Amino acid sequence: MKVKLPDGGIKEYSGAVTPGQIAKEISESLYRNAVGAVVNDQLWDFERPIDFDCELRIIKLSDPEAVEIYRHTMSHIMAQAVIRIYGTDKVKLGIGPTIENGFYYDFDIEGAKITEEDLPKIEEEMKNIIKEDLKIERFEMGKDEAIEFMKNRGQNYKVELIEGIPDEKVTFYRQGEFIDLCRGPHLPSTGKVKHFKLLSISGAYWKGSEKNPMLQRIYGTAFAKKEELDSYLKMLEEAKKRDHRKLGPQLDLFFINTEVAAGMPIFLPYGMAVLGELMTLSRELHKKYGYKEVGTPLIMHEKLWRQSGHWEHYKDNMYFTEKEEITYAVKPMNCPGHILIYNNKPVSYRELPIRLFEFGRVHRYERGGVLHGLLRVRTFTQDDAHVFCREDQMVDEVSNIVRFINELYGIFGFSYRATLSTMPEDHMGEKATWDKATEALRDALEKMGVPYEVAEGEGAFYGPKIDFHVRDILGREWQCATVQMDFQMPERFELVYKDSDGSERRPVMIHRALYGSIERFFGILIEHFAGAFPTWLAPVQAVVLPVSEKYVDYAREVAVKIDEEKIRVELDDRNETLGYRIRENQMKKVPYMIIVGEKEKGLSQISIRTREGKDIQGVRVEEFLSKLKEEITTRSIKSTIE
RNA sequence: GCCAACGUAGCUCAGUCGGCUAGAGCGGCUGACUUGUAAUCAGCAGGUUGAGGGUUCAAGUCCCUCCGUUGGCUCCA
Repeated sequence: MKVKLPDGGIKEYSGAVTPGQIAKEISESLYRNAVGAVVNDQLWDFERPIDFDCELRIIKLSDPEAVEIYRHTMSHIMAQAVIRIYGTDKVKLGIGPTIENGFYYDFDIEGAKITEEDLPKIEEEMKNIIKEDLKIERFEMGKDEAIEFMKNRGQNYKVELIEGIPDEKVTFYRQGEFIDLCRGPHLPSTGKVKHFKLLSISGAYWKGSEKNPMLQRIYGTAFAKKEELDSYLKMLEEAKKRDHRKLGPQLDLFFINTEVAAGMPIFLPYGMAVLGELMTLSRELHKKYGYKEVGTPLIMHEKLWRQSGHWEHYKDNMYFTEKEEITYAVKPMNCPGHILIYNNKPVSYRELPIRLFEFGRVHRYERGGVLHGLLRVRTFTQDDAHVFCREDQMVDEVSNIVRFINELYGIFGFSYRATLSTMPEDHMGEKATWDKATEALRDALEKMGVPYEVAEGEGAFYGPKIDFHVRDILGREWQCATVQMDFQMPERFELVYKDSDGSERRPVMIHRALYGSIERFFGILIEHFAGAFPTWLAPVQAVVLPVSEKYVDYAREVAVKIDEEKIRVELDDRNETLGYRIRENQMKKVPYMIIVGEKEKGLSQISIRTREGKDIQGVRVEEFLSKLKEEITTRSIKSTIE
């Protein structure tokens, strides 16, 4: 039996061997730092025997693959602690997987409910288990035996899980008195990773279905090094500080009146200034990329929505209004409106592609529990467009959109991740059509050199799509842009164009939004920039501060000059000390403070204090203005005045 | 909708075991000060303690219902 190592070396064994033994042969320190192995691309337990030819790589605690292993083990340690505290006959276990930044475990605890206050207690017990450094052992059991085993222990959820496993045998892991059904792999012992924190508690339906009982879920996270845990916790704290729901009202951008308009943010003048800039940018680029802006009604006759299929598929999320016994729907999407425009006149193949764009205000009913600041709302404005084109134009059109996205996101300094979602089980239309459209999306991505992942079966039922997830400065991802192919709408509305040979043909329809929702994008920007917007976006771009009352006239003069250049400027001549006003404007994150007093007035100059705290003295107003204008018109992310 | 926590002045928060007229800082208003790079000083106003019901001699505090928020679940054309 041959084992090939990453360095190309080959070790030969006559019988079964574990990664642990191999690691020990290589070096003692590797053995000590190892947590598992990758055997033929599969994660493998450190002490699980191998009895076949394979490629093997030892995973050290610091390797990326280790994360999954030790977090999974940590979830077992947590489950063990919970059982110790609440009693083995009281606790029924659900599932306990790793997730993006940590892990969770679901519990059904008889006669007790866990609250946040119980977390320290559970953490204590987890520390004990870690200290005990219990050996973690893997073993297999026949399915029937396993079911019997779990039945005896009253673990009905586990029984259900085992019944759902197709294999003949299932695997278990044991650490001390704790045994759990698990695919693994796990750490060799509970003492290997020490740095963890339990974060929160929530309810979670068994198997995610509302029909099933609700279990209690504990979320936690774990890291190999203390510094990593600390920096993750710090990131959470930083995210909390940047929370747009806090910064929004604080910076007078928007607020939400939950009594009369839950899920419907109210924008204040400063907030509208930012949204206005986002819209101006969007309009400029839409023009550049060949779109025509249109406007469609907020409410339209119910029959339109019956024809579009929304009535059937989306009614629960729609708002309605009625007058003179006619029911109107408040639009949840803009596509039917754009289709009316397409169908308004006969279309020739020469006119295609037709690209219709709208800042479409849509309303969608969302259940109360899901509303979240600007990110999950009941009304929002999409930078929505529909491209009607011939089949042979699909790749070019999608490429055009990708190019657009690159330019748009580049302005904010966002990188992104793209996912291509393919045909779901429940779909409409021919597989051949799906394949053609999916290929068009794929071709465009490849042509544009955009890396992407494929999400099999995740497409909308009416067509495949590409989603773009932007990554913000804290590394969090937000789904913004989406490009969706649609074969349903053209059918339902009998869209046609006259082809060169005189025949009538059906156009392809592409739905796409780039910001997604401008309000939501705004929310993301607030958090990304922590409220300190680049100058072009800042609600107030400069504020003029006279040192005292005596210089208010000069300050006003300066402010007028700035205002004449269409720069958003304010005069802060409140009867407060200079220090006080500086502090206030600093906290409002105004990019530039213009300070004028005796010195400046005499020389027709200004002093500038930047948001970063830099002090620049003796500048001519014109000089400042030309630099500031440059910074704004180029939409620079960084301050250029220093 | 479901699970859990929370809801006191515009904001951030205190309020003990149920016990006097519910407090503080910031903010606001008024006045003084006339200010040179992150908070000048003084005075004043501001509350149906989310709403409703209950227990009690007595409720911000305990119980119930509702509303809302937060973290999740669910949903998401």
